[in-house]
Amino acid sequence: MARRPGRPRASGDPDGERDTRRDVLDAAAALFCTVGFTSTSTRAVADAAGVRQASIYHHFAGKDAILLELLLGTVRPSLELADALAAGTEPAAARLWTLVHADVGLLCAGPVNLGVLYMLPEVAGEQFAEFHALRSRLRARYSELASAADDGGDDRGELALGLVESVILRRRDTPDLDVAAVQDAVADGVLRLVGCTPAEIALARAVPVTLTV
Amino acid sequence: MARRPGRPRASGDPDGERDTRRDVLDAAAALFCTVGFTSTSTRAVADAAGVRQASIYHHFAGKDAILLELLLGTVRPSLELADALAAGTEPAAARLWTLVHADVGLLCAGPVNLGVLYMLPEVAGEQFAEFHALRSRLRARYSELASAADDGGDDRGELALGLVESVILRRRDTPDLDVAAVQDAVADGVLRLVGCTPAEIALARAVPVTLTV
DNA sequence: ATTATCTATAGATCTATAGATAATGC
DNA sequence: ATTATCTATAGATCTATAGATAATGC
Repeated sequence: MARRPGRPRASGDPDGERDTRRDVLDAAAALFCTVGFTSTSTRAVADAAGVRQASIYHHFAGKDAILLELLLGTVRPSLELADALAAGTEPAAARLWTLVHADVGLLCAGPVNLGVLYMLPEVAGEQFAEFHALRSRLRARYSELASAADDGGDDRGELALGLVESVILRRRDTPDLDVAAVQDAVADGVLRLVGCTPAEIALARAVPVTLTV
Repeated sequence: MARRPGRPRASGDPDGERDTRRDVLDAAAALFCTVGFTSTSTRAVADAAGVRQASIYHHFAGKDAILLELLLGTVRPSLELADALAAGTEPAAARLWTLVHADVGLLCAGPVNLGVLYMLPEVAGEQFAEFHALRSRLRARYSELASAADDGGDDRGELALGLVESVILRRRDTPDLDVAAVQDAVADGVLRLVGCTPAEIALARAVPVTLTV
């Protein structure tokens, strides 16, 4: 059915149905996260995606463009959720619990531990400014919710986001985490961290938070 | 005074007093942490150290050997402290507070954010097994102290170590942290995280912990 | 004509080794 | 003789571009 225009791939894809752009992104995600960015050659990405090395450049301006797209794809869903929750009317502790639970879920979702992309030293470069801007906004949302939920003076939002992101290294060391258990453990942990009592935590978990997305 | 044997460096070091091995380690530390491991060429390390590229190989078997030495140098002090504290007789909460306070201090110490070395994807390789073994023992110490200090059932040691190490990313994003404030904030935060009440935390901070190293 | 792929390659690396050179020390 | 450095380079990459080729679509 419906082959698309263009020369067919040399290997595989007999029906011309694969989305090359998607194949390249998936292959790059897996390699960048495990091997690293500079250590992964465009040749290695192409081999894993089932295309020739040069074909990558028809879809992406360069290696950097692939990484940027992957980075934006991971931070955007978190930020959208955080924005939606920041506008909510439920108690702050309940909204923070929901955000943490969902973010841990996102970090553990998918076959690839995409969160490790945040930690690549190469990401510090100017090319990835757009990603850093979004992450900054996410950090601000955490601080907002954390200070609304706690009573301590210092900025516990930084601690909260730090605890959430510690899941990234944990998943790397222990690939077969019990995701649901970690979600609960980290969400409860963040509430303890920002100063909630056990009773307040139980209450926060009991409040249904509706997302107006 | 006391020039040592061997051909002198082409550039600088007019008295032959510099420790080339140390210079290479320092230069590599700064570059590996900011630019990354694979992105840093041995040439770049040599330039920063003030020697020729090939001279590195007189002191190190290869690039990997430099990174391994840096990794071991950062995890050893933490582990020694954790071992000493695990053998202590003070209340577990007080010992955990002391460990966290000191580890955050170590992560913030020095001109280079050496903690980011843990996060380099290249470190996953077999070559660095010795480092991973030490880190495993450190993790076990955290779990020990955390479960002795808290009452919760799940392993809060993982959360505790995660919070401590979140300082690494925080230092990267905010280089000019108020170290003493962060040490207190994270140490208190870890105790809240493992389930201590504010009164218990105040008590833990008041107990003098002596290190029998 | 347009699109998507391919083959081939230029030019710029990068790691590690070979072997020369310039010190000290016996 | 030993040590520490140097110069020079082999051999293996790696990124991105140029231009050919094989599809579809008008």
